Amino acid sequence: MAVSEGLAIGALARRTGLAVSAIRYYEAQGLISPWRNAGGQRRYQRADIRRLSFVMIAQQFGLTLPEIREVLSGLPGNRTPTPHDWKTISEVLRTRLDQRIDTLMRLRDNLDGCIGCGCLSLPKCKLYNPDDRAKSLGSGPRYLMGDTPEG
Amino acid sequence: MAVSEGLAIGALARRTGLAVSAIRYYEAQGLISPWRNAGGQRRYQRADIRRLSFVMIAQQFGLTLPEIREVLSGLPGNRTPTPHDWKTISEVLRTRLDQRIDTLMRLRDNLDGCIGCGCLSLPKCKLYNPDDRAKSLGSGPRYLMGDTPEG
DNA sequence: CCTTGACCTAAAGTTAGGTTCAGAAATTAC
DNA sequence: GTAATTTCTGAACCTAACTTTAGGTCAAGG
Repeated sequence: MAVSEGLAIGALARRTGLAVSAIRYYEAQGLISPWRNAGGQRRYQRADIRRLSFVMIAQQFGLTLPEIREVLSGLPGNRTPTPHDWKTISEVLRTRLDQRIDTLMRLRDNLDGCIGCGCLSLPKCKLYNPDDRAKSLGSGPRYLMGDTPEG
Repeated sequence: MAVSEGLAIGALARRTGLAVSAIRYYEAQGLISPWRNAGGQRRYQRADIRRLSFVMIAQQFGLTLPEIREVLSGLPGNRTPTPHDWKTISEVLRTRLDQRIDTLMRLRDNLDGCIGCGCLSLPKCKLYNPDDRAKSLGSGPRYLMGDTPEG
């Protein structure tokens, strides 16, 4: 019952609501680094609960695990993160979120324009190749709603 | 050179910017239904250019292919969709988009609250289990930032 | 000591949304 | 009438983010 024996993976799973398998997966992705006890089992700090919670929140904001790892690298490695540390890296999320909201609102404006004119045609309608997740549609130009650029 | 021989899949691909493989995949998912010519090749109507464009726009709005199929089922099956038809189903997208923007803005407000108080702890901080994409985090309650419900 | 439950690793399976490949048949171009 | 393109099908492969499985090991209770 020595102090700071750390949390076992099952305890961490219960505290965060994550699956044990997910926590091991995050370790493989470099998001969390437990130490091992004499028997080879993973042991976690209490601060890791917060770390995983941050991972979950960041995922809701649409960050990928590599991106989250990048953001987390802003935390101090040599000591337990303070509230101020968390505040600092949360601001990265805030920026991301602002951008996403902005993009979606522009998308909405464009859709409104298209509904308004009833044409749904391009290039008048700006719903083509928005810069949001253009990559998610593959690369190269896209000509939407039936009109090629030349008409 | 008879009229209405329809578009070959390659032509449709060039008009939409989609890959031929993607168009065939969408057919397998029930998003588009070409007919076949004497030789067994797919032939498309010009209206299908618009249909696929709608698919691409809807994807940017975060709809899954099954959801898009559902929305497209609102189009008339027996005739070429009119601008009014497109306007009608576009309003479904508008609603979806409004919801997403709303969710993200609430998420931002919550994050602001957490940054403001510097605590990042729950249940004070509302960044837990937001209704946005809860399913994307798996099922069941999640207790974030280090606090179990009972304290 | 012995059992039960938690934990270990590595590999394979899962879902979404596609892409790539192989080999054959249809179309188009010259 | 060839040659070059396109298209066809079905199956395998791809990424992200995990889960599941198989076969064993560790830890805690009685």
